[in-house]
Amino acid sequence: MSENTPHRSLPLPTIRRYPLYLREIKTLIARGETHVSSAVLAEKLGLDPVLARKDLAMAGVPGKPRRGYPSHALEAAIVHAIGWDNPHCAVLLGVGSLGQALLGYTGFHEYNLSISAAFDTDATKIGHAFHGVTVRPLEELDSHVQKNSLKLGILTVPQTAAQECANRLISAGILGIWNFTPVQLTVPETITVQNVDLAQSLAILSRTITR
Amino acid sequence: MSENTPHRSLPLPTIRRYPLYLREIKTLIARGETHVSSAVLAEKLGLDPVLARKDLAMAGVPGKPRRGYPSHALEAAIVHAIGWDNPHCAVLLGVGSLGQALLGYTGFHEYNLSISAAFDTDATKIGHAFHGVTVRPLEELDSHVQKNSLKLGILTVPQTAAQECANRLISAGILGIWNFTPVQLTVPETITVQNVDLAQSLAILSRTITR
DNA sequence: TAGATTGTTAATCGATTAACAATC
DNA sequence: TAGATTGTTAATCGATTAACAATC
Repeated sequence: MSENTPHRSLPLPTIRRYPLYLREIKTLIARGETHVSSAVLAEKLGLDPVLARKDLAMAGVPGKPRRGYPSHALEAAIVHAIGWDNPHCAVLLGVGSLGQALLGYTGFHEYNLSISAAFDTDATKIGHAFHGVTVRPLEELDSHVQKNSLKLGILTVPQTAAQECANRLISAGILGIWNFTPVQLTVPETITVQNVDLAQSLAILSRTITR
Repeated sequence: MSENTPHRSLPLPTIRRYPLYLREIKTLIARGETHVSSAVLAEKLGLDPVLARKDLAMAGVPGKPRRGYPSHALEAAIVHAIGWDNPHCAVLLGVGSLGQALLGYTGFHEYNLSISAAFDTDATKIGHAFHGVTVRPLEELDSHVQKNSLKLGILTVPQTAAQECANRLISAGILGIWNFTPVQLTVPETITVQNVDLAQSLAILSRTITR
């Protein structure tokens, strides 16, 4: 098909690669490049050029033979495909060491993401601000999520509280959960969960360095 | 093949799932279960039972029909397959906010991993200890890695320093790099890199919550 | 024994890669 | 025009799923 509209459904591997393309495209734009070719991007990312071409084609911006893809339009299309063109707010549950680190992470604004509120059950933390975000009692989660129509929850609670907190996020109206706990969450089909599990990548590393 | 020996090469998806199985197996062992079935593990992890059976079979521990796999032997085999049965030391490069968070993370010992030293170029940090690990000047990296035969490097430096620091790790003798920077590293084939890139999982979440 | 569960072989599926046509 | 690059269709590959035999 030769339509210009981006596809409704994209392969998950493609979506996961989009942020990688995006960084390279931004670098090239900063250098003044008006067009970028799939070959150049593939080379920088260590991908097969055909794979890059397919990925880019799915963004819906037609490229021009001999010139490549218009860099600004391609950037915009990829940003749009991964929903980074309009700002998102997230709530964070669990202000332990990891939660605090995420609250202090300054890089999220690059993805148009900000953490609008943090919640915890620890009375000694409530009311205290970490990196400018005040910790609130978990009881206020529902009203905060609903009042601001928030759709994303970041889960950095202890393992024992993970499923219970996920349930609360879901019943509050959250659609996506960024799960930093090692707990396998049980959620309805309509909820998207992305697990960030260091053990999984470490397994690959420790296996290879031991042989 | 019906040999007992674990395979030399395992599919990467299988290796990535091993830590997940491991957690469930440990839980079941803690409950006193002497045997675990692939069906139970699959159910807990939301996987197809056949997939679990294949994954477990590759660990090399034969299961018994009607009973399942002997839990302790299976645990040991998986731990061995991912190299978690003997302790690893890693060096960490870049003691910024993320580096400090990782230094303070107490969960690595579960994977038999410890961070033996941290390096930075910032003179105000050198000599200072973070969570019990003293920051050393980058010049000492080589001798420390070689003296202790270290194989794993954790990269938490600023983007601009990432490739240069990776090069130093490699020339010091490191075999695996846990790359927490968003830089696409160029390394020899013999070096294993695992990228931890929050943008990639966020892309999936932000895409789904915007439609 | 009967039946649950493992183990194995074949089929399916999706993603990647290859081949080649289209086009600026 | 010639040729580099995109776009598309077909082939390959690897992982997952299905079907069924083996076994305690």
